[in-house]
Amino acid sequence: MNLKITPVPPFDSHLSATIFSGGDPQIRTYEDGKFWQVLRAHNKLVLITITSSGTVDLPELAVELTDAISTNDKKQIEDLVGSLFNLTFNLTAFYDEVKNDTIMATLTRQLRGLKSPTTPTVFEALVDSIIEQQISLKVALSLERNVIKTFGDQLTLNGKVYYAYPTPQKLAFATVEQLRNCGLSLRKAEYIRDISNSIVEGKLNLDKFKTYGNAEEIIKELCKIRGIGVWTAELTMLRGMNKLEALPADDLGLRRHIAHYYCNDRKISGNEARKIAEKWGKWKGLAGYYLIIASRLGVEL
DNA sequence: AGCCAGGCTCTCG
DNA sequence: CGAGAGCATGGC
Repeated sequence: MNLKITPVPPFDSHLSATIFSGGDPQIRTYEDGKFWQVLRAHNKLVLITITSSGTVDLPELAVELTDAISTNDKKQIEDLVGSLFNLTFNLTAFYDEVKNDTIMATLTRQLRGLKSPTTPTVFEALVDSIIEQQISLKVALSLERNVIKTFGDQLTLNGKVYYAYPTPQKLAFATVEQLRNCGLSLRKAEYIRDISNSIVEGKLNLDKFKTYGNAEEIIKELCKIRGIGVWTAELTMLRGMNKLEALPADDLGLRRHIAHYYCNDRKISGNEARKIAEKWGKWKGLAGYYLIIASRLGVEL
């Protein structure tokens, strides 16, 4: 079964998917122009493979589903793919906003059509962000893989096994012991299990946060949850709710990237980072993402 | 070897 | 209150 999706231009599918290259082929990756991942449509698991069949200014995506699904599920898959790559967002508004910052303007010209990804669920962004607290990204990614392969539902196709991201139900019933075996600290194991429990018990509804008006309110509310500080809340918002205004200015990596493009690699404080980010208006988070990708690709001014 | 890495909580004083 | 220890693991 196949779907065609028309993203709002400009959209560079290759640039937008590069963040996923080098990923685990059993979970989610991008290679040779193909992106794939298991998605959950009303509790049915479907492997989707996305390829580009258009251009930056006339973009079109071909989505291949490994399974026939109902029209109802089809709609959900379309929505998920749309949010995965932020397809309905119009980048020109962002480019307009940063045009007075010559450095960011140059980067946006070089990375024109780059859209930031969103996780299929807020829960996924939250759990990943907790795992990534304090430790290096390399370590964090390996721990995330362990969690996904230990607790995620499997989908077997042509003898190959793929993993969906674990549901709150799966993680709520995980023992701290099992989570620690994935390499998590005792604390992080408790945070993740407790949050999953609250969701299963109906005490916590993460989707509700998306409806809040401004970033500050979302951050304030998320910070009430044990294990969530400002950094984790901001990251969750950026990656899981498609709210792109916040910038995790205290983030070490982001500060490095800002320092590289704005301060000749001189180490800068969170406040210095915040000051520079003021020029990015209501899309500070998206601008931060442009810096991350620019660094990865070795883009220079 | 030992310290640091995309933080946060808890415990002291 | 504020400062500081403790945490998991991989890389340098």
